[in-house]
Amino acid sequence: MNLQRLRYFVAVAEELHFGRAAQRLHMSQPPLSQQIRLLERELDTALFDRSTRRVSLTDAGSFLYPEAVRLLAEADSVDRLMDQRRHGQAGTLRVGFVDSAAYEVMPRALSEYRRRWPQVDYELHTMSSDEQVKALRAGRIDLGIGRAAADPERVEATLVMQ
Amino acid sequence: MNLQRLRYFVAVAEELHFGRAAQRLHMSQPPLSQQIRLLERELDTALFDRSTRRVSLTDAGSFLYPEAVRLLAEADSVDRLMDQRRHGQAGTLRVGFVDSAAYEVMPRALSEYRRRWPQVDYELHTMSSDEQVKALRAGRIDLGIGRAAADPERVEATLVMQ
DNA sequence: TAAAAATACTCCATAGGTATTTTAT
DNA sequence: ATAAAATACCTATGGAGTATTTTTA
Repeated sequence: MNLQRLRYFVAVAEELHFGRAAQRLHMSQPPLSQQIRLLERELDTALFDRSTRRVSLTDAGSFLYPEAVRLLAEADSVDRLMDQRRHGQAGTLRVGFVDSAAYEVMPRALSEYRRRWPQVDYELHTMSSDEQVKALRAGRIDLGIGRAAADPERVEATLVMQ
Repeated sequence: MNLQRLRYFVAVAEELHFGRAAQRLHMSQPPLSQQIRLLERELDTALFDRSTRRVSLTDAGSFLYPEAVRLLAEADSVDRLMDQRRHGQAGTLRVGFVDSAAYEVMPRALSEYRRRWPQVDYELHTMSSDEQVKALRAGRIDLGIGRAAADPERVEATLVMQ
């Protein structure tokens, strides 16, 4: 199975016209005909009934069409997810926070965060400010919300609330 | 996205060793390394941390792995379905059902079904009603038998038993 | 007879091979 | 010192192009 050929199949199934499908795929008609033939041979099944005047789906073609659309959509979704990850819009954010932040800071921050980055999951860990610094250093969390004065070495800090 | 490369990725992810993965894929090691590099470039993301002594998945690789396995399984399932069709089974009906239907509803339905459509094969999958709705939407099953009230969006429901 | 698919061929990109080098333990 | 990945280079398969022929409404 080959996603490229499946895309070709879907284009022809939707256009029911090799010339127009080829245009839509930005290629010429003969290689498209060939690829469809190869797909048919691979599956050992006719997918289209064709004359020079009329192209129509066979039963097998009608069966394959929604499956192909679905599979292609899922493949695209994998691509998209990887892309989002790469751009920091997906993944898991590990947060450490002190108990006292649980009542005001965290709820506000989390709802705003989810609004802006809906694809990102998060883990919440309660820990003291000192533990947060250690966990940050060790790479066990990505972000800490605590009371500690910033430790100057390799921990970046921002004032959130006073 | 290209299923071939994804298969290569899965092999390396499972072996964590380019040489063994290449063997398993019946190819030599250098082109496998190349294809993995090309996949990484295509996704613009490192999938493996590698030294000459140790290969391990990056976060992105760990994320991709189950997605890849799933996508490949679905592609294979499309192949299999087409193959079954071709062999004169008019098709396959994929049914999801809740365990509680196993005692009365399913046996009756199946024997009647087989009587009326002897050419059609079926696959049975036990799953909760919620999972059935998801699976229907995703096109992994054709029919669900559950207790759920019908989800109004794009799921058609009929009362079978009360 | 004309629109459209199939066929015939050419070309080039790329997947895969072998030989070798680099690297880290 | 050695196992294993990377690199360099080569080959050949096959995907895509153009030109042409065949087919049928």
